[in-house]
Amino acid sequence: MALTPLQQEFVLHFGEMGSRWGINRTVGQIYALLFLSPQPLNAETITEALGISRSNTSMGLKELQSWNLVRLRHIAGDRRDYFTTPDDLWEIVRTLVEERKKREIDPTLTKLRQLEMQGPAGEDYAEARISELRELIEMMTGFYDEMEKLETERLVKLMTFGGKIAGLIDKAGAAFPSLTKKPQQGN
Amino acid sequence: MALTPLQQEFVLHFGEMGSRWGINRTVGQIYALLFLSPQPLNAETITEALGISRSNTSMGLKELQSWNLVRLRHIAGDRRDYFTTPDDLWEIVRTLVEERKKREIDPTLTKLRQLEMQGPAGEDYAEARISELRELIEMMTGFYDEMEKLETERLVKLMTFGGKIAGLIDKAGAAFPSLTKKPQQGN
DNA sequence: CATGCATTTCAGAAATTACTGAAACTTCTG
DNA sequence: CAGAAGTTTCAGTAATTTCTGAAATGCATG
Repeated sequence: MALTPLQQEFVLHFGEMGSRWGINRTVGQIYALLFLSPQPLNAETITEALGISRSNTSMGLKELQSWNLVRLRHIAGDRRDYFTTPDDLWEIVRTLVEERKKREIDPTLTKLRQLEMQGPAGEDYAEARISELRELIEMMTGFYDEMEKLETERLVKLMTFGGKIAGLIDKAGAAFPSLTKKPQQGN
Repeated sequence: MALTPLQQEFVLHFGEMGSRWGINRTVGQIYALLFLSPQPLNAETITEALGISRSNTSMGLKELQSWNLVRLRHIAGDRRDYFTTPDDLWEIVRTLVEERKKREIDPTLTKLRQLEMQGPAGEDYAEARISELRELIEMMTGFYDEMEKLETERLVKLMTFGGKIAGLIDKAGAAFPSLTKKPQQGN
């Protein structure tokens, strides 16, 4: 399968961005190719289209599966594995956020809690910083959990409210404890 | 400067997470050290505390400055450069999100627009996918811009609304065009 | 249960990224 | 303006990550 110029450019861009997104070039390219393809593709087709080794394709697909970014499909009378990305972009975004949270945030949250558990170490500033950071992350992940629960319809509404958000918050304005206190710097 | 066990663990964790966060180990460690330190630190102190080379520290600090994650300070009667992280964690989060958007999203948005500009290529599915992706990213970055504008006070309120968000959206319920249409898959 | 097809694993090669020490540069001071 | 103190640059080395080809594995079929 030879790539069209459009596919080519898109695929190369995703390859280059890959490293910034925490995946490698090949994985980015495989994903891009699947994303644009109307039909599921098998490993051999991907290998040929991207000019990489068969084993590299296998590893790339494995990685994409570990990210839940790719779906395995089968085609009647063909025992090869075929792969696609979900049609629904919102589903893709949800997966992406979920997986990044799992990899980039959860381990740190766990570590911060663990450090707090170890009890006072007599380092007031550092301990305050750590627990403040833990609180902030908890607040943000809690908010994310709420957003996550919303059906796409409502999420889109919220996102397109535009400038009305501020007013909305005020109207709903129950009093919440301010969580913005910060430790005083000791210099 | 010898690290306390608490500092040590925190610093090592940030170092390990660094690669997942798109920075390298040293940069993660330097940041962690500054984050916990009540006083600004100079390059020599950092070098010694982390057991790395002076030039590595210099490069790490440069990188942190390019991320706007670190502030340069001066201390009276000392001509060395001292560095801190902002006291306000919300400011840190804002910077982080801003910078990641700049590095991870903006280039792709530009590329998608450019591909659309090149005009119809007769690849209906791929073109629909690309413009759908562009629309989605625009919606999300537009929403981000709104959040960005909110003062911390209101942001905290919004984030702590908890389960009330869905109701809020419905009450504000103006009718918006659904942006969730998706191209039909052609298989 | 041997064969053929598809996929995965893995050890080493290739490529990339991170780190160091030495030299160069900058800025301040006497 | 010479020297000292501080910082940055950079070429080479070290470490890490990615990629490949060959071998191993899995699995359906005659």
